[in-house]
Amino acid sequence: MTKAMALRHAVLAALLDGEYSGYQLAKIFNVGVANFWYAAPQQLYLELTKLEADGLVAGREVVQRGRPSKRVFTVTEAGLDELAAFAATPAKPLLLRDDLVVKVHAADLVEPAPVIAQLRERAEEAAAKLLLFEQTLLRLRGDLGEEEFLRTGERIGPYLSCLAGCRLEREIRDWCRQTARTLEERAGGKAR
Amino acid sequence: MTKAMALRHAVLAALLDGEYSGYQLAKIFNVGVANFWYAAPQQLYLELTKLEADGLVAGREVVQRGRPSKRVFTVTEAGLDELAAFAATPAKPLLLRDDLVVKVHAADLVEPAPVIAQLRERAEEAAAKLLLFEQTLLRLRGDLGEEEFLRTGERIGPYLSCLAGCRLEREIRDWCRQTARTLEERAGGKAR
DNA sequence: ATAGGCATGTAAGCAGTTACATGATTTA
DNA sequence: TAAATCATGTAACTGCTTACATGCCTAT
Repeated sequence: MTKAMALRHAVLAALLDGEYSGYQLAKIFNVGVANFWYAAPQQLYLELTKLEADGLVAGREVVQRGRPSKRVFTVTEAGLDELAAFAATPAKPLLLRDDLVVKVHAADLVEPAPVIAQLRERAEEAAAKLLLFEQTLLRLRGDLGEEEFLRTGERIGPYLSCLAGCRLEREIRDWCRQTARTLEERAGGKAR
Repeated sequence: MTKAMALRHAVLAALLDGEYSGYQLAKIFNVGVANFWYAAPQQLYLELTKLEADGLVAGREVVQRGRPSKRVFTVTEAGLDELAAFAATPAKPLLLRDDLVVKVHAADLVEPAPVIAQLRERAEEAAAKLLLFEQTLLRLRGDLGEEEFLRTGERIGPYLSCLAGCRLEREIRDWCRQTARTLEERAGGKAR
């Protein structure tokens, strides 16, 4: 019945980890949900409204003191069914789009300095994310070692997806650094 | 002046490597242009038309024997300027969206078998891409060793972006395999 | 013959981005 | 008192996807 609705399933999956408001989800999705999805806040509010209308999530008002009230959401039975159906559906190829690599691809024929600066910046961001993800891993597995946790832990889904995020960020960090160095050396050699 | 126009720059960058037709570009972009961008064929034809109208690429009819004629495109001076301006513009964060990781994130709460199958499949695809990319690297650097090529080679942009593709595919392959194994062992332990 | 690769598009629809809009509370 | 964080949306636009459409040539 439901065809693409790309975001839905990502939101449902994120809500498996706990009750979140649109605002909280926005922060999670801005970091990249352990790097498998990105979404702007506006889209999340919209999607949550739709998901609630379809009965896949249930909203609950939380009154806070000192802060505006918020609505937090939980996955319903129907939502779980939707996720199960989605998981059984053939996966489409991962979507990756990166400005920065396009720039590097053209790096020979344009001024390299700004590209190098962007590579450095991206490397720092990746390093920061990696740290964050590694802390998340520690938090998730508690006292257990990784192997043991993966064998015996109760909920390992988030751990596994976070592992993917770690791998990705580590590679981005290293590639950016290596590439920046390479371009810098060539620029230095030519300029002087 | 030109704001996002996401695809444009990716197409321009790809055309730096040589003259290509829409059809040829479609194949390149289906693999992922060394994995930094993906685009459907239809979009490419559209984008090429626009790029030509804007004078950023120049089309040339190529009559072939035994095959339909095709139009191949080259980046113009104006196109290079556009790319240069683009490279100097701050990069937006990379966009990554993957169904499969979403499914893994929810893997505890749904039937794991189809997810495991998809992981295996994806691992094979990644392994195939990795091979392809490694061959591309060899082709690009010719007789030279990597380090020497990166220091002295004439055009290293495509090499650097291909390195990014290699890193990515290698990690995807390994993560998929590891994750499939983990889920399988748990499923096996429970089922029997 | 027919399946598959080469070759190029149009049209409809939806997903996602950008810009606009509001308002309370805490911290600097 | 200004900036940052919390909190939630609407509206317009456009980029991208999906489906539809056509036709030639080669290899099996």
